[in-house]
Amino acid sequence: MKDVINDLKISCSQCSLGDICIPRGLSKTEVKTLSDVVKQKTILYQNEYIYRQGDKFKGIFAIQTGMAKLVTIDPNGDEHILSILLPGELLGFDGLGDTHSCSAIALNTINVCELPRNRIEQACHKVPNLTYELFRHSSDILNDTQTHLVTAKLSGEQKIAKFMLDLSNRLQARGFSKSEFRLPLTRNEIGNHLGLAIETVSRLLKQLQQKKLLDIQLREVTILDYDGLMQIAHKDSNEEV
Amino acid sequence: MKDVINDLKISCSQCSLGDICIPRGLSKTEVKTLSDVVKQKTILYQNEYIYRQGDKFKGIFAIQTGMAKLVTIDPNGDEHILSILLPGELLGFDGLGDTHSCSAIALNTINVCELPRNRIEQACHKVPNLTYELFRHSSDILNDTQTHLVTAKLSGEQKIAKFMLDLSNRLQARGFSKSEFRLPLTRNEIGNHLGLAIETVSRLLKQLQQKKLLDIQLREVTILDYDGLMQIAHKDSNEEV
DNA sequence: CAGGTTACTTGATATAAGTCAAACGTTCTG
DNA sequence: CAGAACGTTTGACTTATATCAAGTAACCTG
Repeated sequence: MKDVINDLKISCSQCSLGDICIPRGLSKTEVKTLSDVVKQKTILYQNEYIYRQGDKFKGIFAIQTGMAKLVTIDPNGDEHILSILLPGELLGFDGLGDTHSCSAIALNTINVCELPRNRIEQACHKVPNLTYELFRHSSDILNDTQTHLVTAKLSGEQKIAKFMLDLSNRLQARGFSKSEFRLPLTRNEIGNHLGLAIETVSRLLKQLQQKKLLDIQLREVTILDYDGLMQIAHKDSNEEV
Repeated sequence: MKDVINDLKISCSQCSLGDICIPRGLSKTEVKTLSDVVKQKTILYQNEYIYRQGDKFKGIFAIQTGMAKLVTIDPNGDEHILSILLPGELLGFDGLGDTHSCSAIALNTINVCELPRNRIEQACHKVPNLTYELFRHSSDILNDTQTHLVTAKLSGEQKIAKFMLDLSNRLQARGFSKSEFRLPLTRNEIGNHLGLAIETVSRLLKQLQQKKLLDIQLREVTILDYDGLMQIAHKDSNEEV
């Protein structure tokens, strides 16, 4: 029997995530060359690991479908969700030093593409612009992490508002609805990611709902008022409401 | 008159920061080649900019002497100190995407070395391992930023204890005293960096002083009890004291 | 579909840290 | 060296968020 998964494989050239994922910034011929090197579409189910904290650097991965989270365990043994990854987003840069400093875990059923460690040099040689593009992606991820650091100083309400707007924007950029989506995280995970207690997350979501800025039924979110959410996300703590 | 500054220039080969800075991981001959490409020792005084948020990517810099801070201004116009840079540490990776997402500012008189944007490709070509080493540095910086993210969830006392231990360790790795040093930041800047009010910083420092874990007179710090500080930094909020 | 498990909500209470206000010490400058 | 400017400390008070506790709703799984 032929491998069904294999039949479904989509090369980088055919993939709809071209302007977000690794192919970003590369010419059509370059992407074709890249396709031969990239290992396509490993399927993983919820809670399965793409790589684990402490693993030797495995390579650079790209989410093709589904979502994942980056998680690190601190010296106390406490887990921290560092980021949420959507289709087209790259991961693995945390391992370039030598070993992965965090784990990447599927939040639902996902397909991942892989540029394995031992083929990166070859790939960069064949596609000279790839080196530069990988640096750019790495820089983008650093900047996102720095933005999250800034978010960590905001009030709970601002954190939640920013989180929802950020998800909405990123989903839209990938062709999904920006106003209706299913949260990939439990309240507990949202709280962990944003540095809030689970009860606080619950209360703040209710509050935003009462203000008619969004609607949330368990995991199903509907954004109702972008401007309202942005006002909250950006309001200076000194300003009047 | 000959340029006095120029006379003082130290090439990468002679520099004591070889195992921390760009030369890390390169052979002696590679470092020699690198020396010809790296622009050495621009002197900058307190509050002067190495680069500015919004600047087109300038290049990768290394602090040779002195200290600097990475600062970003958020959409509200509020400043956030993202990191403190010590001798041998690299900066500029935030700009690889295209423009610098934060500013780098001298905290005192510093000497910086520069691998200018337009020479990076040439340098990586001449020294093939350099590309890999730059990726490693970039990954290290990402990991440090993620660690800071985790720190952002700790209590004020833990933040201060970690901050002091971190500085102490990094200073020691660079040949400075690990127990006595001059803080490069005001209380205000410490508070900004750690997400605490200036008054809280003042009170917490006093508290650590009363517990005989450290001594601080204005900017002059003496670490008195490493184990004590580490216990605070790592204690689980559930544990008994 | 019954019983258990997990996820979420809600209320009451405690507390760490922020804010406001004032005073004090240090450093700089003319 | 007097005065200003800046940085730091201290105290009183407020508040956002954590914690504790209990109950409800959703979702497995046999």
